[in-house]
Amino acid sequence: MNPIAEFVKKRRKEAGLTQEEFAMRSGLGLRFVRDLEQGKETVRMDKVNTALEMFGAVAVPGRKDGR
Amino acid sequence: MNPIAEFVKKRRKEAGLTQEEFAMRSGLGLRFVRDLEQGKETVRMDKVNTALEMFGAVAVPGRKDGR
DNA sequence: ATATTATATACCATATCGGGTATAATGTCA
DNA sequence: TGACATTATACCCGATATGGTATATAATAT
Repeated sequence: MNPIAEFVKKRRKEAGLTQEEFAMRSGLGLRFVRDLEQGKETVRMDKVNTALEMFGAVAVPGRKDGR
Repeated sequence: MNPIAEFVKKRRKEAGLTQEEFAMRSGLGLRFVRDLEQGKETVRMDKVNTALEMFGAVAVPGRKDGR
């Protein structure tokens, strides 16, 4: 699983939201939220950032191992 | 400019590569490389990661301010 | 200023993402 | 076990990103 997918899934659950609720609140489509959390590689960056911004984050370059 | 665009541009120049050379080596299209470095938001994450991986990086969730 | 190289912008074609919906699979709890 | 909620997978279709190419602009050097 990629770091962004894990991050979103983890944070969403911590917030006590279902994928559907999260999709609603973020303005993203449910299908996209599912794809994202599933680790789909070909998602669009702007949508990814919309999701991340729900938790005050954005996509940045980082080391593969996350260190 | 977004952090990923800046990162790629900076690293590419440090490596002494033109956009064209970088596109060749990474297998990405020249047009994509240009769009990415220009900060286009709607690029695809898989391509973004292909570019980042040229420098041993991947997209990860990070704070907006980069701290 | 001119020549050369690098980067930016525009157009067209094809591939594919995203939304919506339906269905299947998985998880959770009494 | 069954009932319910949540998540995963599949389909269609409209919108758009990507690649290729050509052209314009910018930067660099002589």
